[in-house]
Amino acid sequence: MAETSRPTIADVARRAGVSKGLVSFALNGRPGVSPASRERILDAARELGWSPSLRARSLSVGRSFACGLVIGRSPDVIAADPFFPSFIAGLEDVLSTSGQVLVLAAVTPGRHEEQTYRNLAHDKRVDGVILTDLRVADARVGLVEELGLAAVTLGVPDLASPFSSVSVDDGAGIRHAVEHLAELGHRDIAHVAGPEEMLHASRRARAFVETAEAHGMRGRVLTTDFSAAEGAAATRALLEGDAPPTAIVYSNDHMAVAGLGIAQRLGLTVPRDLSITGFDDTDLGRHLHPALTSVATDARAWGAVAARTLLEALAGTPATHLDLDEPTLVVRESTGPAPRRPRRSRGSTV
Amino acid sequence: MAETSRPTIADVARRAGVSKGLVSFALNGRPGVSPASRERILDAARELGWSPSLRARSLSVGRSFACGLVIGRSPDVIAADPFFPSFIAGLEDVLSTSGQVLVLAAVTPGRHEEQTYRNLAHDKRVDGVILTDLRVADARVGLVEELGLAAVTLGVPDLASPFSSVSVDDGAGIRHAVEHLAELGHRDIAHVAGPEEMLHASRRARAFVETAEAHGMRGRVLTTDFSAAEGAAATRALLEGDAPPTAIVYSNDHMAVAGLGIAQRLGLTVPRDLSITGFDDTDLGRHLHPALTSVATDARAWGAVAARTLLEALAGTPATHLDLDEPTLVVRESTGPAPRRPRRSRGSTV
DNA sequence: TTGTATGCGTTATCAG
DNA sequence: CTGATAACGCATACAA
Repeated sequence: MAETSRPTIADVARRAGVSKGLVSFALNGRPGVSPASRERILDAARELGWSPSLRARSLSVGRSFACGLVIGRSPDVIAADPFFPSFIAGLEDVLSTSGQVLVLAAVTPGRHEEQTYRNLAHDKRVDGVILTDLRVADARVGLVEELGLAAVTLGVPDLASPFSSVSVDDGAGIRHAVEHLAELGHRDIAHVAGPEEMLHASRRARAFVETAEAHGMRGRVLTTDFSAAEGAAATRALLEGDAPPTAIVYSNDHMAVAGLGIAQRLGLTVPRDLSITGFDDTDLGRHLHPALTSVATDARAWGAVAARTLLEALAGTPATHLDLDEPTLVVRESTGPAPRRPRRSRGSTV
Repeated sequence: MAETSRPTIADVARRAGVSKGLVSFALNGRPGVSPASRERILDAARELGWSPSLRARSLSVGRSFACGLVIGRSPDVIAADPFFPSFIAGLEDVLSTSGQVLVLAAVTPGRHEEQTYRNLAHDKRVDGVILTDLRVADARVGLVEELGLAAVTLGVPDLASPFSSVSVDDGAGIRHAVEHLAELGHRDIAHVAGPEEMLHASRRARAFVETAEAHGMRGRVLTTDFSAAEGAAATRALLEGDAPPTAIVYSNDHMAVAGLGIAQRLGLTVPRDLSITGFDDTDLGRHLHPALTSVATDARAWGAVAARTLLEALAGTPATHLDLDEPTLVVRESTGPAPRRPRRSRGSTV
């Protein structure tokens, strides 16, 4: 019963009476092996229960059969974001059925990030990477190219990129939210946005401004770092200012929940006094009181497509671009008709 | 500028005028190399900018320099749980400074899980694994041992284990919560628990029952799957039943938030009519209205210690057990004095 | 103290 | 067309 070491191609070769090289050719189904030899080799391999050593394979073909995901956010922000778990599940759906493995690196943003990519490339720990949270003039695109890694980007970078990309039109999601509010009679709305240097955050903000404008609504934008704390602060600034908006469109659910908390704290009733929409359609949102109206994207599908695209790139397919289904707006209880007359501001204290 | 292939020990050997074997000895600081040769070899390596090929090293020493984390929960439940991002950040804190890498596998619970461990071991993709979410009579302990992987468990398994473990006394966290409620005058409280087969969930439930009993309180326990949906359902059952409790202790923040939603939906004011405590101290909790009283654990520290312990196990240190700091109770606004007289039940509808 | 041979699977090169 | 050989990159047991 002792765990004897695995059979190698040398064992198979000996048993079949041929050389190691020929065994490799036969096992990989390559031409140049006589039918008789091939059968003998395959039989020998089966009898010995041979399977290739991934490490030896990895050494000789120069691939690691692994893909990398470097998440450059603070743990707090990741923890609040339902995107990554679902996205990673989608990646796994594809990678695990392709004999690939996911190498995950969580880094605090900044210098560490570049070093992480360099280390992954230097040690050839991954064959390719998935680039998420694209930033304005994102240095990672050039870096990864220079390092000789394959890659796929989530969304199209704002500078030339040699990599395939997979996009979700989150602008459309915001558009749906704003149009929903327009139909409810809102004329003065605000957007609590993510960091301007994040491409998807600024895309959402732009869609907000454009759609509000198209419907003749006033549309203010406040920028945050995507955290609940800054989402709460932005909400407070909005609601305590003169002429507060009658609806707020948040760039993620996390801030929307914090904003809801602030509104309630200020004595407002949602959606009677203020309408609120989130983004992500967190599981939690539907259990709040009021349940959160939110933009839903299919992060898991996104992950699966991203993984598939990366594997194709590794197989030599030229760079392409894919668009996934548009996000949908899930209307629940946090949005309602615009209040008839503007609330008096500064009407309540904490 | 062409990316010329990296120097190998053969290059170093040639330059130093010695054999490959001796180079390896010198570079690894092993005895049996004359000072003169050693210096010549080190100089040559420095001049050539040599660094070892991880893959070749991996092949020859039979290690992968990677650790694995297999998460066996549905993406929804992971997404809601702030534990993993923080825990993973803690793992990275240690692994990244040790030249190790984290291989992450997200599997839907069930058969897939075992196969994932088998694959990781068969391909020797990881040297060791971190076992989280320990279950009653957890088959993974024996499986991982049989597969010849090193491991560290989060908490002590309920059956013999050859592995080191790192524990946080979450029972103490629940105790703090219950004692807090006792001081506030509550006499009839409930616990919305996680699955009985999960060791930490049942540990929390046991601590709840014991502490309630010790303080002469009535203490009911309802079991869920840790999801917001079941947390909400349990809360509804509690509040709509006869003689509802005056406080509910939840086994995670996610269910606590959902429970808060239900309470508000039923017309209750928290904490006037009902006190609520969570577990995890999610960032979101402090931004709710009312802000959530919750048990805080240091998941990041837990991850760091778990990684360090696993690395020690890989280095041959015999199995040990470590206890981390007790969780603390962060008192916010969702807990208050017990209502004077019991509310009338069935007093409101949705 | 130092050199040599072996192990892994793949593949370029060479021999029949 | 079929098949053998050697090299790859490192560590290490063994020989000298």
